[in-house]
Amino acid sequence: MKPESHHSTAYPRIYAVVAAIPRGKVATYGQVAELAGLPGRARQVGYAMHALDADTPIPWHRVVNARGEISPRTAGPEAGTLQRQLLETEGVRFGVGGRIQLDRYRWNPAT
DNA sequence: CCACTGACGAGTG
DNA sequence: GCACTCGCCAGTG
Repeated sequence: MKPESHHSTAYPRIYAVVAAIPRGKVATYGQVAELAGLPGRARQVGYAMHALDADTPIPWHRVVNARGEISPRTAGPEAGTLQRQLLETEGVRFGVGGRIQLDRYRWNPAT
């Protein structure tokens, strides 16, 4: 074993959870964090998403914020527009205000 | 080491 | 429901 591995490698765990979100469903950053064994660290999930390559197989677009919205990027609206497009292609409907009804589309891993 | 930032979120008013 | 504060912590300068 490597005794020096204390500086977290949480990204793989986060990506594993995101990869498990079914098509047409969404999960919140906080939900992903909790499922990855990192309760209260929703922010790190966002950080992990930001670190993904453009051609990643990870379905990053299925992760939205706790209000059911696509989180605004500092970099610009481009990624957000793509995210919404990808979700709509999977059948996820957006209401006025760019809101998704979480009670309807949220992924429930228990089922 | 310190200050600041940021794909977040619960709590408060 | 909105605006704000505070906690969270990796990355950057």
